[in-house]
Amino acid sequence: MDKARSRDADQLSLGGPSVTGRLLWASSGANTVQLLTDEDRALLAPIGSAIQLKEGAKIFRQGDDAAAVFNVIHGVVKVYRTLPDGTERIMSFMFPGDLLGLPEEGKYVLSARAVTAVTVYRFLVPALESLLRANAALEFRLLSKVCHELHEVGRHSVIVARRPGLAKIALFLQMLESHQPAGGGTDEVYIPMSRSDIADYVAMSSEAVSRTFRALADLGVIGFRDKRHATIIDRARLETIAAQDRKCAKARSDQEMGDRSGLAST
Amino acid sequence: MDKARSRDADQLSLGGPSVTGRLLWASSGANTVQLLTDEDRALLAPIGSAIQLKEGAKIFRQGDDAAAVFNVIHGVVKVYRTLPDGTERIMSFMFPGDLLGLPEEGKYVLSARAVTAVTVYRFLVPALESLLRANAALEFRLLSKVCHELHEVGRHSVIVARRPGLAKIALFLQMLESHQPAGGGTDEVYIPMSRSDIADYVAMSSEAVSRTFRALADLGVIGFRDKRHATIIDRARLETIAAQDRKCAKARSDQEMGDRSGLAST
DNA sequence: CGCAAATTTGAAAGGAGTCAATTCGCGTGG
DNA sequence: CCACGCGAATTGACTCCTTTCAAATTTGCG
Repeated sequence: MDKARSRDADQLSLGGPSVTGRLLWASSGANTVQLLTDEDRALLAPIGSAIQLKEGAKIFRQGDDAAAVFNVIHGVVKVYRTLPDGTERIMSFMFPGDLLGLPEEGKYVLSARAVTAVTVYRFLVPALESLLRANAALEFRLLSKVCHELHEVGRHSVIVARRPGLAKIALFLQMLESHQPAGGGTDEVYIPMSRSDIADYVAMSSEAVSRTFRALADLGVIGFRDKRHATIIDRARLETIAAQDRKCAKARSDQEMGDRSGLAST
Repeated sequence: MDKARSRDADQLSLGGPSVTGRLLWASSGANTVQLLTDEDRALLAPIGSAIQLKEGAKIFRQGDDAAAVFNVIHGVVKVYRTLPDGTERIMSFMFPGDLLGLPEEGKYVLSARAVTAVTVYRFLVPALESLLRANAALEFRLLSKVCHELHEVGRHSVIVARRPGLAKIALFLQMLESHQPAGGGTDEVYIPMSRSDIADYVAMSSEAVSRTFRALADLGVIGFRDKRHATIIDRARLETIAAQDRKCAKARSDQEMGDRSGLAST
């Protein structure tokens, strides 16, 4: 809770739009940085409006006319595609500093819904477009953001492609941790979304998600304070697990087999 | 072969850079359109250089300093990530009109290699950057392209997430067909990449790819003129197969069970 | 013509999905 | 304040599909 509050402070103290990511051509050292300059924010703030949404609120739906683009300031949003099948596949979770609602031919490509209580900035398309056309430098920073998002989606598809459930969940936890805003104090990861949302994100059944969390806990790699708070106990092992795509890690895990016979290798 | 030649004509007749995709906010009707204006091409051509590459040639490698961005004019390129595991996961195939090599903090995020003989335009970063900073309208069209690519990657991750191999391959074929340039004359799809490339793209073993192609052929959905030329025989059925994520299609396929007992539902 | 790589086929085993039952968490109402 | 009840989450048992390993066949090229 304390951590959550300090995160809010980090983001809200900016008092306006916030877009984080990585620059295209300059190296910043940090994991992600604020891409907008103070001037950018001064230009964006007046053409956008801050909106508060309750958990579960729909933001837009795939196929709708795209009237606005959104910028997450606080909370977590899921962006998903509804399959002909009826099920939904979550393409990405959006955290503070992310941009969502980029359309194609004026229509939203995906649906979006608040996973937690959320604050977003909404930018109407016409205003945003004219701002971009007049300001190539700002537009370039947004281009950087979209490229970064493109690469993030690529990382997601690596998660989805992994066969072993352990590796999927391990990667998912690493992804979550990389979005934990508080300054690296703890090894605890807050999990804002439901098990079924996780399942739709990593492409497994929700039962398998449960089992896998349990398996990681039994292995002593992570621990659970409660269902939504996991602690990373053995970071090195988590990385090993995340790295294995097939069954290759046998050689490695054999060393540890002695004390943890149960679920690792069977 | 004739078709391949006419495609070349389509692209090369433009005599310069070509970026195809969908506009962000205007609807064009067509599947994809040329995003660059004649003026754009006139500006881009002098700062880029056309390069011919043989099949299998490396274009860049993940982690390298990103000196240039590339634009595919002719042929097919695979863009892939090498996993710690050593295996490679193909993130996307790039066709004429695509852009590749967008870096993050000055480094390439992925590796790229020519799948067929290829012609690409190479743009050095400094020149491209100054052109963009001076021309917001051109930059906006490139932004549209990157957004379109973002959405394409999303579609790919839907393929990867499908459990049944039949659905993966069906979606893959549809994707391939959507990139066949000749004007919809035939139902034949040219498959430019190897089976193992397909496997790395859809996240299955190459053996499973083989078996699945065979299964589709046995079902009478597709036919093979040779290993690289497939014909779509029953388009409706292909779509049905592509749509099924779990085992739901039972109801549908039961109707057809009579004549095609083998591999559909078992 | 012959070798090497790619592709296909076969048989066996493991993991994840499905279905079904149980427990847990939490808001509601008595 | 406690009991109830609904949904989410977990657990268990079983089946099926994909992977894996191994071998045969084809393809392409020197």
